[in-house]
Amino acid sequence: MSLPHALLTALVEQPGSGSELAGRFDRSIGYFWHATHQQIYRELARLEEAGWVEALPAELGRGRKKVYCILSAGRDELGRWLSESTQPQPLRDEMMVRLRAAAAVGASSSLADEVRRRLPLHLEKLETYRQIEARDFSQPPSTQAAQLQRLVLQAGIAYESYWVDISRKALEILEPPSTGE
Amino acid sequence: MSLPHALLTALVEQPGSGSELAGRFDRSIGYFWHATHQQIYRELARLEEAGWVEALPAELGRGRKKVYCILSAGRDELGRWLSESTQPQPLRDEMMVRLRAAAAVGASSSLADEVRRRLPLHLEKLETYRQIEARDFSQPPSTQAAQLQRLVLQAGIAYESYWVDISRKALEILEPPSTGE
DNA sequence: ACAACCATGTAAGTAGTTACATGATTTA
DNA sequence: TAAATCATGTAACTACTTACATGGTTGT
Repeated sequence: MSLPHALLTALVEQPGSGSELAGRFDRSIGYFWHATHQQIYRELARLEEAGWVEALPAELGRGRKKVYCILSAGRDELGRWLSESTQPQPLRDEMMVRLRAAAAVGASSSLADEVRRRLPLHLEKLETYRQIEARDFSQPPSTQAAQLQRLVLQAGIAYESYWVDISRKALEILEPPSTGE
Repeated sequence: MSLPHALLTALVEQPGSGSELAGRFDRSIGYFWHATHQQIYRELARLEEAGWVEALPAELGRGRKKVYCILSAGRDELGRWLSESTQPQPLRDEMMVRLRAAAAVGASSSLADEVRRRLPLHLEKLETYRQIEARDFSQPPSTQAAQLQRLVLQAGIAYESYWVDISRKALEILEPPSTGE
């Protein structure tokens, strides 16, 4: 479970409120670890209780922004977590199960429709990542931090390219030689 | 959530008991949708209650094998599910969060250790998939079902290759120019 | 002042994990 | 006949999702 540490990382980069963090999760960190705003608020409360972050005492009351800052204990925790050992997460993807199911019971034309519908979504995300890379890394990065950030972005690019490739191959199988339906 | 349909797919291919299915999940379907035996037993009970599978009335009593067979309602359900529309699952990987965290707080040498430790695991799995492909698809598959099975296997190969590549690039950043720790 | 929206949060339910329990079968 | 193992299951917990609620702010 990486949500607390994803939030700590985001707060190291920049303090922020729950809604600001939710926005960042839709744009950058969330490309690699998605979270809803409910998860984020709950987790921020836990992080505060653990003494890893603190809420700046801005305006009070419900419905007012609460900006969180990372504390040194939070940085320490992030460092500790970085040194933990974990297993590679096994691939878990519904589309793979669907393709195997189609192999078992026969492909329906609607599965081809579904793959065709999803292909442009992957192409769009790929384009987004490529634009970010062109914008932020037009020069080869020199610091280790920038190199790591670029690596993560390149991993996103490779991941979407992977899906574009699989989708196209799936369509070749599901579509053209009038074998569908 | 794909577990019930992963199980239905497995039972279309071949009837089996909970423990046999758990074994298959460790070998084939589970490469793409992992499940523990507890999940499998619970889900099989649900599938039976839904009328999608039935337990063959073999030996009774606790501790005896209970072989499940798919029913026609189960096949229908699988077909219905194949035509459902779903969103692409966003990438969610802990290592990506770690790499970003390392960019934010500075890389520790133990993160390089961790990447180095995981690289051979990906290489092994890659080798396993390639052996399965060489064994099962020495001839180009002719049926659509076999083509789909091969596609899924190739997706597994591409996925592990992706991780091998990321791991090596991460090590180049984390390791050599004496920037670690 | 009323509507629309924003930020925070609660509640309930589902999926998945980890630890443990029980009966049957096999093996020493 | 005792120990080890196998097959099935229960219990408790954590993570995540979906739907909804509440108070504050902003625009008309």
